[in-house]
Amino acid sequence: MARLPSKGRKKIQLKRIEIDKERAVTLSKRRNGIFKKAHELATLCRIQIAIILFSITGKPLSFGSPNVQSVVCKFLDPNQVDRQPNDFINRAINSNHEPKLQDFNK
Amino acid sequence: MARLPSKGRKKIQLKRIEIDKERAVTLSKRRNGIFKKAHELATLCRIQIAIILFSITGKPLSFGSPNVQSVVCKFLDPNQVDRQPNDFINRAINSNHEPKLQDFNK
DNA sequence: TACGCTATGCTTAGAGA
DNA sequence: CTCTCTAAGCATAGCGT
Repeated sequence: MARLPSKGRKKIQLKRIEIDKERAVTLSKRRNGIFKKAHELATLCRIQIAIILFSITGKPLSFGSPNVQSVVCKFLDPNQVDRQPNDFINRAINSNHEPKLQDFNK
Repeated sequence: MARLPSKGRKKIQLKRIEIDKERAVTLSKRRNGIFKKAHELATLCRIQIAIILFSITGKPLSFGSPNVQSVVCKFLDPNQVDRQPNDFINRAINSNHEPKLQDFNK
């Protein structure tokens, strides 16, 4: 117990956290935060959303509303038309329905 | 100008926003917020992350670090092994590497 | 790894342009 | 749709457990 006055949030730099444990804790906390935000957004606006990420150890983690598969599949094949798998994959790779991706990725 | 004192944030209910315009504005604001959070997380923890969502009008919007395709492809095929396309698709559909999805989706 | 705590930084509802 | 502005709700760094 006996809490020191130096608690509370501090500003952090937007760059890779070098301390392994600290980075893992931040990932865990923020991952939950983003998933929560996504759930809120899906609820408030009734939209479909999916988030896929890989943890520091390479473990895949995801969130989807209503579920990851339906959103990803719809994204890969917006017309929901059955087609040849090779074409399916290629269209996914070459899809250009990402109007703002470039901006966000700088 | 001449601003009234009644500004500032109010608490909102976690349910679908019924007013069309308000829902669209909230989606726009929060979408930007989530994409920013994802970018921060990718930077702070140096992980791969992708977000896919469909706007109210059904328009696909996405964010990815380093890009959506690589994350989705890695998610669909974690072993990065070339295989028959049909098997590729089926494995994606039936993938079960979503340990916490159920919890978040309630 | 997760959880509890709390001061603070961050996000955003609401209103206007 | 985007942007600004403010106040206040919310997320979270840093710490301990």
